[in-house]
Amino acid sequence: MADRAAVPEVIWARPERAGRGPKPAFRRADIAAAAVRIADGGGLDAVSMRHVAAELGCGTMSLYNYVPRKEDLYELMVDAVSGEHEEWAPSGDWRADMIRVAHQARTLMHRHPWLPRLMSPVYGFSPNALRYLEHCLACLDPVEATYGMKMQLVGLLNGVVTMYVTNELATAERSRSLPWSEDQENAVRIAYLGSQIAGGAYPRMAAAFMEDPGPIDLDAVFDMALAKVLDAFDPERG
Amino acid sequence: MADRAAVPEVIWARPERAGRGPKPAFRRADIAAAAVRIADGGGLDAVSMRHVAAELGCGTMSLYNYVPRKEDLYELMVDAVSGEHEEWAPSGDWRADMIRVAHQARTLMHRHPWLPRLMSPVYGFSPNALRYLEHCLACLDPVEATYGMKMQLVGLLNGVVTMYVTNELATAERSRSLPWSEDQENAVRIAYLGSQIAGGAYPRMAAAFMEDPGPIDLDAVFDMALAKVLDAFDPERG
DNA sequence: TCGTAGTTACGTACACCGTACGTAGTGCGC
DNA sequence: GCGCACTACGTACGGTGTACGTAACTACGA
Repeated sequence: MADRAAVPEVIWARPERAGRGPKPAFRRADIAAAAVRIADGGGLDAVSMRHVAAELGCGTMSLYNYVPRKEDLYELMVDAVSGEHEEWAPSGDWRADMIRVAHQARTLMHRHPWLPRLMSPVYGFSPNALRYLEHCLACLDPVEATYGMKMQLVGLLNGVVTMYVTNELATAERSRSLPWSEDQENAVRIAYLGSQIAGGAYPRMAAAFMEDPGPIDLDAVFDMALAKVLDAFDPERG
Repeated sequence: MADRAAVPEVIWARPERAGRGPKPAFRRADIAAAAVRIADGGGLDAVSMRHVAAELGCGTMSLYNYVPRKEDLYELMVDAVSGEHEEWAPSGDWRADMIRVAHQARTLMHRHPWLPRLMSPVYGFSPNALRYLEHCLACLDPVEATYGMKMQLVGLLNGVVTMYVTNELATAERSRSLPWSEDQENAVRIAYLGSQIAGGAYPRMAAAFMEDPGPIDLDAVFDMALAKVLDAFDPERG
């Protein structure tokens, strides 16, 4: 029987093919792809071991030959979509390169709306995560700073992107598990907010909603925040 | 029988005490406190309807008289701990005030490590969230900017705090659901990282880990990121 | 070459989850 | 004081992750 002891391991250190026994029916990439397909279509909550196994056409428990815990399935998923990051030869303009990186990350998260929820530094060791990080560092070669500082910049940038997309998707993803529509929910919340503001207890919020800047351009908001963060790290500024 | 139809509603708009019938055994605050107690002690995954009901000493299904869905229980929890935010008269130095706000938020999230996972703009309508936001805006009164811009600053700041604490807590919270210790897991991951770096495929990451800046001071890292974000929004800079 | 150990495959079973629904009892509004 | 909205809560259903046992299969050591 296989060793089922609770021994710490990273899934990437485990060989895809063991020496003995019949040859595995799937590769890790197949499993990750199936899980990603399900998550893209039905949301992260639709990703269950039974569901993924069914998508692959095998028994539920067979999955556990490839993935010791469901957590590891998540790790496979994050790595799989991290592989969609396009890389390029650094242009020499680190600011432009970082903006491109950030835009790409945002696009990726919009394509896979479950990604922000799974973003975690503990997944930063996967093969594609390492490639991505190395690429970011390469883009930052022109910057005069320690690698520690560069890592912080990359981390902060990724975090800001994750956060913005999380907020952009919040109501949409929430409505997936709700028995009524996103618009209905929003209307009710706005109505409640209005009633609270009308009480006069929140004068500045009232003023804020009086401003009425028209429809919000999420792309512009994102670009502005991005620019500000890059400004803050620009060594050529005060 | 009560109306069980799937009608959109905000829990805050529902009156605590209905006109008819026996008087409720609990207040919303009791329920929120019980859930927070459980989450603080056993992690967010320990918060189940059965568990919370047991903590309160009532039947599981009785909870649904107060909280239509589990999601709403989460909303109660976030509001409850948001009430722990201390408020003060703005000092006139908006930068100092925002730093204090950020530090307080970080402390709060360390006290309730499940908070970052529940942070969502859709919970921004709760009573205590509104009070918090109004207080932030009050601290920003000295700043010459539109309320829209101020809201963005507050949002970005909260997001950055959330993100940093999420990362700070990531391995600790993860180890809660793992059958081995955090240190063991870290050791295995670092070992794997070392083996990958030794391959020579990631020269910059190798260099980064050669730098060896000694033990990382998380507080200092946080403060630096915070300062940079505030710099980015400072109208007195370039 | 052959036995055997290690592997794959997977059905069954268990504990737990959110919650739909039915029923009984309570007390306010008419 | 009647009726009804509300509280309370037991039961039950369909889902979850996964421990464990068993059967089939293959590469290696003898």
